[in-house]
Amino acid sequence: MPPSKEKPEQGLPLFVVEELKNLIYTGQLKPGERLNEAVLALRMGTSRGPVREAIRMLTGLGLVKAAINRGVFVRQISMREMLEIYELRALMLGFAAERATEHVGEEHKLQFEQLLKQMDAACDAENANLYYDLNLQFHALVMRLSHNQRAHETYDDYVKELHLFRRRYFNSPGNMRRSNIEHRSIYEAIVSGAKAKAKSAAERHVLSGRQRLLSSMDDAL
Amino acid sequence: MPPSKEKPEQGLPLFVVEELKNLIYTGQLKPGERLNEAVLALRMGTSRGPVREAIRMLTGLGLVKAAINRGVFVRQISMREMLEIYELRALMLGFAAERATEHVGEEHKLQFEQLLKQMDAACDAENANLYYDLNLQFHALVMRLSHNQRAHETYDDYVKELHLFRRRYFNSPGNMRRSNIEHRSIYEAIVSGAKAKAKSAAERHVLSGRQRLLSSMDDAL
DNA sequence: TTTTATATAAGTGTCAACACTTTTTAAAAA
DNA sequence: TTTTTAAAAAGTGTTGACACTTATATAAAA
Repeated sequence: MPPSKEKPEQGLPLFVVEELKNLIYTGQLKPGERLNEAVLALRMGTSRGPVREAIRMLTGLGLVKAAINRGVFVRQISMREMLEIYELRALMLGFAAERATEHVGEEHKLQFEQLLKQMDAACDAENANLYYDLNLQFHALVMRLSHNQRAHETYDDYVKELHLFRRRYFNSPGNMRRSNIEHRSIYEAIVSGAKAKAKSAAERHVLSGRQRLLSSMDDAL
Repeated sequence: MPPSKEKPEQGLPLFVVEELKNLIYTGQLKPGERLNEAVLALRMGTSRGPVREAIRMLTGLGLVKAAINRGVFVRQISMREMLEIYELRALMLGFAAERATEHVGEEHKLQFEQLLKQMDAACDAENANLYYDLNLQFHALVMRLSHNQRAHETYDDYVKELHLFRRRYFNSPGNMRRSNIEHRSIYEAIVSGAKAKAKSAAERHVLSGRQRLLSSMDDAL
């Protein structure tokens, strides 16, 4: 990416924050790596001040960790943290799925069915990137139907954090198929108004995802 | 508070962050109020730089909101947000109570019983401050027994945020008594290993607290 | 050759000055 | 008196300079 880009209407530090988030989430800045203020300032076309402020925002967001006089580093997520976050993510999606039974309407059913169909197609095409994207949309729809905006935001944060743990989330075609079967059971529970079933199906789905991740990590050893 | 205080080994901005948190949580900086950089810098005995960085951290933490060229303001929590946070707080405590059944030991039982007894005493003495404090300890113990550190931290954040909504959390003696009865039923469910009961009791407890808050707000009208 | 001490470089921490924007105040016009 | 306009004040945004700390490279001693 060239050093210049469209400059901000919402303030320089905010602009830098977005740039840094990109660098981190795209893996150009890897976990454990140091953020060099001078280099970043040059790259963003500003002085160190705004960069420092942006970095402070990121520490508040928990994306980086600071060590006095030694710089700030992209956060490294431990296995333990990863497991904990998955537990809470399961809790959140379960909560949302249960609530969704109360707020789902005809228009949403259509969206659900369309997403499920598209994900099936992505499985057939073995298009992992497309599946990943549709998968996010499916989860977002469930979270939106919780009618709890904060829960939605928290869920998104969890997903991003986990993304940090394993940047390249590689899904085998088999995993995608299994995943989408779970999606369908969540959807069916929601539209049929089966609260407890929707909740447990959603929780299990996230925990299954965790298991799939762990297995693929074992394979890599 | 005098302008000088013990200075930090962990960095000036971090020190300022703690000071600002105090000012906000003690209500010396009220929701909606602007944070004046120059004034704060003078008060903290530094220049504006570190103050700005501290403020950026707080925006990352969601404690303040920034408006370009107009300053940053202590976050105001809407009724809707408050209700949403209570829902999630209930979810968290329910989760923790369920997990606590698996991790509670003899030493914890002792702590629980002591806390319950002290809270009863606080009720008799009609000491709301003491009760508030013990109440926090009780909840912290439950959260600790979840063996999910992240959940614990999140729960604490929720409590602080809600604190922001209503600084002076005024509890009538009757409320305190009812609250502690609920505590006891949570405790008993946990030690008896009744997962579902522990979970629902904990959830109901938080939601009852919310109801008590709402009622006391109606009274104030 | 390895270890230790020293000098150098690189990087973070802090500050004061200045540019720019918004708000407030005061004056002029309606 | 009310509204509009202009000047002043207050406050945020940004920068470059300098102090201080940590890491790196170099040279001396073992």
